[in-house]
Amino acid sequence: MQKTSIKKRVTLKDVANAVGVHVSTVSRALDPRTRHLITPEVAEQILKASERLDYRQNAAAYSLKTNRTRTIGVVVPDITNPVFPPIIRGVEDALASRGYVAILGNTDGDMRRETGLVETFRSRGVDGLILASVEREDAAVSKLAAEGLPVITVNRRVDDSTVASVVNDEAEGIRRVLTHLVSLGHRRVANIAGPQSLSTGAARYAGFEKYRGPMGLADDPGLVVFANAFNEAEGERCVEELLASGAEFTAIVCSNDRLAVGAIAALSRHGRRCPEDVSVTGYNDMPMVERMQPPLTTIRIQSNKVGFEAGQLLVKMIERPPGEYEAEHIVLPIELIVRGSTRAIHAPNGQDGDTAKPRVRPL
Amino acid sequence: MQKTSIKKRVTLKDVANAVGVHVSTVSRALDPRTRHLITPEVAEQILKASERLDYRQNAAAYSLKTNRTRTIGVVVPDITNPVFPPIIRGVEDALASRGYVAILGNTDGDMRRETGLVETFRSRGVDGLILASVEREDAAVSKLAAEGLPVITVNRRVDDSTVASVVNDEAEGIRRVLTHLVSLGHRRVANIAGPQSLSTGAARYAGFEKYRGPMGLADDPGLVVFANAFNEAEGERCVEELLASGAEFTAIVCSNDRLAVGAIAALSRHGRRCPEDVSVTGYNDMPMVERMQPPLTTIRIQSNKVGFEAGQLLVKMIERPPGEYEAEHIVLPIELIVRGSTRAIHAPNGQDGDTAKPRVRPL
DNA sequence: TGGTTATGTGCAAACGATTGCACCAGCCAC
DNA sequence: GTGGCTGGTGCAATCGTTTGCACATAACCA
Repeated sequence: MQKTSIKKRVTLKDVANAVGVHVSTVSRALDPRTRHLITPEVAEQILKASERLDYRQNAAAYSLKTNRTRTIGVVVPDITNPVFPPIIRGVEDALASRGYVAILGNTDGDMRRETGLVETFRSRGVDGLILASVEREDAAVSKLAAEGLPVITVNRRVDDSTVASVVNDEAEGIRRVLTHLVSLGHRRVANIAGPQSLSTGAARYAGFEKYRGPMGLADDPGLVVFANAFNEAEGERCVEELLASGAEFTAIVCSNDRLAVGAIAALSRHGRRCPEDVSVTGYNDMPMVERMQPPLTTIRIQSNKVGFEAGQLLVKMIERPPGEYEAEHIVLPIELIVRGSTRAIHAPNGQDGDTAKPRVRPL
Repeated sequence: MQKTSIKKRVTLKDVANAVGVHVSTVSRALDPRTRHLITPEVAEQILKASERLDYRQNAAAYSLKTNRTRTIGVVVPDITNPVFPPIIRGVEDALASRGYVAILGNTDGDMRRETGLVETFRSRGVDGLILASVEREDAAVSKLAAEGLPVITVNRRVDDSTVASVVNDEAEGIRRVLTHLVSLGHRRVANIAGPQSLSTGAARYAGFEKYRGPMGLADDPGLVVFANAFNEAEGERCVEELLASGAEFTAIVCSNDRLAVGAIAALSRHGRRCPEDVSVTGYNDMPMVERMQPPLTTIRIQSNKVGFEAGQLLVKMIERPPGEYEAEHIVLPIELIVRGSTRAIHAPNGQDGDTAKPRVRPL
């Protein structure tokens, strides 16, 4: 009825028959951790035979018996957002080398979808979870971790420190940006802060508030405006708001690149050119921002490495006995990338030029 | 030893005990396709109880028994390439609504890694495969399909038409681009063609060759140069080659956006401005190209839909009896997006201006 | 009323692996 | 020479489902 080539899959039993031993012996010979129980010659025969017959373990049977799937769930807000693919790629690279695979889900920032996805993943018996979608307050996540399921948040973290995380050094990123702007002579620096329900938004804003005083920047509250989401439209809206308020500024620190992109667009619509009139900085160094006009000065995060570390750490958590309850928190260093969207302030009222060697790069 | 809250997972047996029936009855009541075998009242009790106890099917046991995993493998060259995330997203949206999930793998264009990934996926018993990484010649893929494993190629296709595919209307895309350029007065149009080992590269190049004569374009072979990969560096290299050859052209049709980005950079390095001196077109309309300077005129493909259709079609193939061997091929329409990188030719030798209403948009 | 036919449920055998335990050699030591 | 080890292998239970089959009970019709 079908093509004759319906090759049934080779099982342990087939290998056992071929060699003339019991399946349990084959099972032990094939697992490096139990191979020492078997006479070396027999083990070798088994290896050879399983190779020859092209045996591959039935993942379902393995899972059913051991309750482990070598599968982990990865939840992101939206894979279409350029920030996430490199992270996911890092995760997968880390997992692949250990024999794990990832299944992926998108939440679109909807917390109900997040819980739904986590449900689905648990039903499929994932060995662990990597969450890039969490908000700071997320009781559900804490509960998962408390129940003993290995969980890591990546890029973001929850306020509960019992949940392991791999993130970037946000405060340091903002510090570098501010140092850079100060060195260019800027003193009135505005901030388009990200959503404060997300740890990235909150940490970057906290960094801004922490450092701007000590660095000699104006700490006018009117210089800060909060975006409701990390996207271009909110960047534009925030600039409108800033301009409407009449605040004076020569630079804007944006909580991420997409806000910066929107900000520059809105500025130019209002006749304020970047970087001539206003310097703008981003955060993340996502793809293509170096090709924009002007190329964006930003903070480069090690997206790939963030994912890779998370993958590695998760596997470590999965494979060690569940005794050790200390949640690890990894913070990766960032890098300031200076491009065309920041420039030395043109002496405004004659009050400076002193501070900085203006590192302006030609177009 | 552990927290007391190690809640064992609820099984069919638990539900059966709670209701006072046999597990097989529960199994049947829970599956909509067999529910009619059960007395409605009993079925309802079972539904209620399974709800109350929060029963979730053990995916491993289900797979072991039925040999179906409700998992499909998705293979892409590199998720970090902005072309692929929307496609993947589309696939996942289609799958999620049917209870399937995707596991993902990256090949980095390496065919050996592709076969390795396919091996891994098969060992995990995927119900089907979606391949975005195929080259035109790929015997392995044909063999998979022939063996009865549902396989679809997406965005690209293999030359063997027995393998189902979902792609874009490449020839039409190129035709639109050429029509647009002709309407702007261009007659000497160069082509940076993509890798001819990929169906996209080949189909777009074929479109160029097919239409340029009939449209009255110069069909000088020196106007075509082949990129070895779809990336910015190759775009730059190809422009160098074009310039070095002394070819004359007023526009360049690039086989994809990344080639176009590289091309524009290389042109500007040689003092040729886009669009003033040379018009440039891309293909794909990937994220951010509208924010570039100049914003890129390009062909918009329905990435998300391509993925969605592929996901739907694959599930259809999986769930229908394996009798029907007709491989479907879906071709989706594209759209021309006119932006700033194309402009009417400035009357070169006084020989025209006749043809076109030059639809130049202000910066 | 008796024999057939539906109809609903239970039984038990798979699916393919892992793993505690039992067994049986052979070896050493007393 | 006997008792105790030890190292290698087989036995069989088990994980949680699905599903062909057997078996009741009820329903039907002549």
